[in-house]
Parts: sequence; C-alpha cells; structure tokens
Amino acid sequence: MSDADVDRLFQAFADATRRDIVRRVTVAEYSVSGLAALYAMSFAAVQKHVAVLERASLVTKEKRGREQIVRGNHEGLAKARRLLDEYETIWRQRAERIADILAEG
Amino acid sequence: MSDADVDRLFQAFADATRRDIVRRVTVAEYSVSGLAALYAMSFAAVQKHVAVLERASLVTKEKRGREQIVRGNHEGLAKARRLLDEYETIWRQRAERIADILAEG
DNA sequence: GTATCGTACAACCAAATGGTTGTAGATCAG
DNA sequence: CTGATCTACAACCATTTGGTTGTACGATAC
Repeated sequence: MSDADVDRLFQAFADATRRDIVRRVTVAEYSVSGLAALYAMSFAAVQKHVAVLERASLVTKEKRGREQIVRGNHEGLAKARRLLDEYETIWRQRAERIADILAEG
Repeated sequence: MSDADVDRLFQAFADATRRDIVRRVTVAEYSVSGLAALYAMSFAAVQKHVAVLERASLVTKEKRGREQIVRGNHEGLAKARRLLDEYETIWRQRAERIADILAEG
C-alpha cells in the first residue's frame, strides 16, 4: 500500500457519518438512497461519503436494477487494523527493549 | 470517546509525515526541532503536525530546558486499534450469522 | 409513452488542512 | 550582557473537505 492509499484509508475513517455507514453496510445491504434516508443531510452528501469509502476500499458498490447496493469490504478494514497492529508491535518491542535495559542496570 | 475525539484520532493518522513521526517517537525521544530536521519542510510545519498528534493524544510533549521532548502515547494508539477491532468483530459476527443461515438452509 | 425513482455529477460555498514566512519569548553558551 | 537556539504563534495562501442545489440520465412503474 502506498502512502496515498493509507492516507485515503484513515481519512475515510475520520468522519462519524462515514464510520456509521461502514458499520451499517457491514451488517446489512443498503442502497445509496437507503443510506441517505438515515442521515440529516442531502442525498448528494451521502453519495459523496460513499464515494470516499469506495475510493478507500472500505465498501463496494454493485448495480442492481436502478439501485446501487453498498456493501462493506473486509479487505480494507483488515488492512487498516493490520497497520495499527504494526504500530502496537513497534511499541511492544520498545517496551521490551526498555525492560532489558532495566534488567541489565 | 466522543465522535470528535475519534475524528481527531483517525485524522491524525491520515498523513504520512504524521505517521512517520508517531513511528519515530515510539522508538526514541525527539525534540521538535530534532523531528523537523528529518523532513523536507519548515520547522513550523512539523511543529503543527506535532500539535495535531498531541490533540489526538497520540504523542505527549514535555519541556526539558529550552527543548520540548516528544514521546509516543500508547493510550491513543491502543484506542485507535481497539476501535478498528470493534469493526472487525462486527464483521465476524455477520460472517457467523451468514454461516448459520446457510446451515439452516 | 410519461412520470417517478435512484444515481451521478457539476457548480458553488464556507471551513479546515497543509504548507509558508515572520515575529517574539525563553533558555542556554560565551 | 549578547548572541544563538528552540519553540510558539499569527498571518497568509492554495487546496481539499463537507455540505448545498440543480441538472441529466438510466431503470421502473403505470
């Protein structure tokens, strides 16, 4: 993943409406207008949020009739979690290193 | 954590320079100017990045003489990872639910 | 065929972001 | 004391973001 990909990923999570959309489409299927009905904003605004999530690989869209079905994409989610796991690993290694130094001293 | 807190947290991660800073200050201590020397941008720009990370609780600053020492803050990092874990849990539950339905059918 | 629904996209706007330079206050070195 | 260093912050700028309204077009219903 490029820096830009990671930027997009975390940027997509940095909005409460988008996090809620991810949550909902993970549990069930929604059309874009089905999602739009849930929030106190215009259809176009929600459509933009979905587009942001799609670019970040956090959801996928599939045309069904005149509707566009939005579904959660596990890949993107897993990647984000794995990235944060890396940071935690770095932290753990540092903690171990400090423990070693204290043991020596 | 409020929505705004979570926004700040993921927003802070949505920039490659800031992710690099988090990585570095997790492994070792840096002054703000020590960090600034690492990147092809002004001191003020780096100082702003550190401020963003501090507001997101991803780093802490401590005054030492005329320097300000930046350190990683494990709390913030752990919170972010825990949040993404929640999403993964939701996903897993969905997967189990689907498996159940398939088992029934 | 016509009206309606669901979607996409352009144009616009205010506010936030990521960068700059410049100024000013502390702290340290000589 | 003087000068250099480290930091903070204001002011400014271009771009992006998150929202709006309006338009257009394909699919569906009647």
